[in-house]
Amino acid sequence: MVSGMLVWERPEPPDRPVPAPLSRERIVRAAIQLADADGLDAVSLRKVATALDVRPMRLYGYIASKEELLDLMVDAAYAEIRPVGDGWREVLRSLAEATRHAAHEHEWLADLLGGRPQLGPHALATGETVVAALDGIDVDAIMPVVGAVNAYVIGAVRREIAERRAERATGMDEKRWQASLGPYLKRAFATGRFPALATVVRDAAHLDADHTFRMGLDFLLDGIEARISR
Amino acid sequence: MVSGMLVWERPEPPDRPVPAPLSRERIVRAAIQLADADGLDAVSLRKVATALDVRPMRLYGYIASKEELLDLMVDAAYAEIRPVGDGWREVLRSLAEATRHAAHEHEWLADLLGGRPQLGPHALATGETVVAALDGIDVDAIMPVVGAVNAYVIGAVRREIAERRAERATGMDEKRWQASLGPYLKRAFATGRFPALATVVRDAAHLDADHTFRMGLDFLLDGIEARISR
DNA sequence: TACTGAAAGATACACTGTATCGAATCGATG
DNA sequence: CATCGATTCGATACAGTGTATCTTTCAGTA
Repeated sequence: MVSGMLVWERPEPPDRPVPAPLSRERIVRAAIQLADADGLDAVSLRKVATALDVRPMRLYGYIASKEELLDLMVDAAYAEIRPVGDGWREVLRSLAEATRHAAHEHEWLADLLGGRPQLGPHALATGETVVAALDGIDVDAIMPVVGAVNAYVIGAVRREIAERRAERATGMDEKRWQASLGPYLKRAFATGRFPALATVVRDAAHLDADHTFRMGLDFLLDGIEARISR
Repeated sequence: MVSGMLVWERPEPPDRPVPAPLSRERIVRAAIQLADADGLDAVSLRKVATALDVRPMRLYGYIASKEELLDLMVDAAYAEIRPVGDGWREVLRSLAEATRHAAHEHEWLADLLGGRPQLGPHALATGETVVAALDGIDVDAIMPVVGAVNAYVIGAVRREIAERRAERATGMDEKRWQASLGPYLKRAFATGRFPALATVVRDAAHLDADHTFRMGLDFLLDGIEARISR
């Protein structure tokens, strides 16, 4: 018996999210939500299952391992990376900026990018768009060029996100960051073992993340342009 | 009583590695050994402790968390990254090659590079060497230039190691790799959704990893050279 | 209706990083 | 020298992980 009350007085059970038919898409969406909110460490099969009102082992009907789930997450992120523009240079720049933008919205992407070969449909579609925009170029140069831009973006985005996290970890604002890391570096430089580094850190203008990213990207695109039109 | 035998007949106990005084260096060396042998997932505080004939919690006298251990591992790897050469271009190229070389010897480095800011003494020393070699250059350009090269290296190395692992996972040799991934891509291309990609994969020369890395690096260094001497 | 196959899910296992707390050690003091 | 207090150390415990296994359930067929 459910309770002492008669049916008439007893409230209906709270309508749990009806165990909607599962799908990879729903699973991946739930995982991404968790990762967006609390980082990649917050993505566990148990938590994903709970979010979907399902028992953990159920997920193994849709994925073979957690790694596959991460692959699906990355491919879902690639769905948002849609390079546009006229000419190879604009498209490559757009690819870079769009990837960076995606990593800003999904910081966990920085942890995953480049970690495994990306062969999902959306990643392939992104590749297709980019390669199609380079059709004037020597066919043997296309993959190296795209690969180089991708490599730069992956590395740059990783470092940028890593720095952002470190700042956040020391207390959210730049003041505390300076107060926490500054002294350490001060002491390190005070040893006199890193004179050149100390000079640069002291004297050079400190570019913000946007400019730093674009500057490195310009180096690369300039170099590509020089080799391509030769 | 230890056993029924008299001392005289009883063999001495096998000389366990004497619980030598612990140190960060010993801990890190043990962790690196594990990671070199079986990958980063094989590095657990319990396994490291066991390798040192010590109980796990003992390690927390030397490190505050596993993350710190990973930081120490990366810094230890930086000790092997010693760029050399005459002139900024050679030194930057050397930095890139040395980093790549280190990641080849310690594949786990690819998982860690760029994941957190590197401020250990060896990483700073590497930075010092590089920055010192760029002293002719506009001080405001130095950090962006070094950062761009580092970003490229991190991304390129990650992708290279990821590919290497994927190949290994399908059965060690290139034949099986072609047999496993080839058909998948064949089918993907057969859908006609990636015509440009398919054309390039079919027609282009496939560079080996060394050439691919150097080609991308040359793009970048060329672009840097153009901006610097201006 | 009985039986068989497949699907679903609870349970279990081996392992993780690390908080906690009791025991042991050591220095200082009566 | 004895005793006490503080400090260090490490065994135990906890809450979590990915996933193998095995039991249960149920649909479809004979």
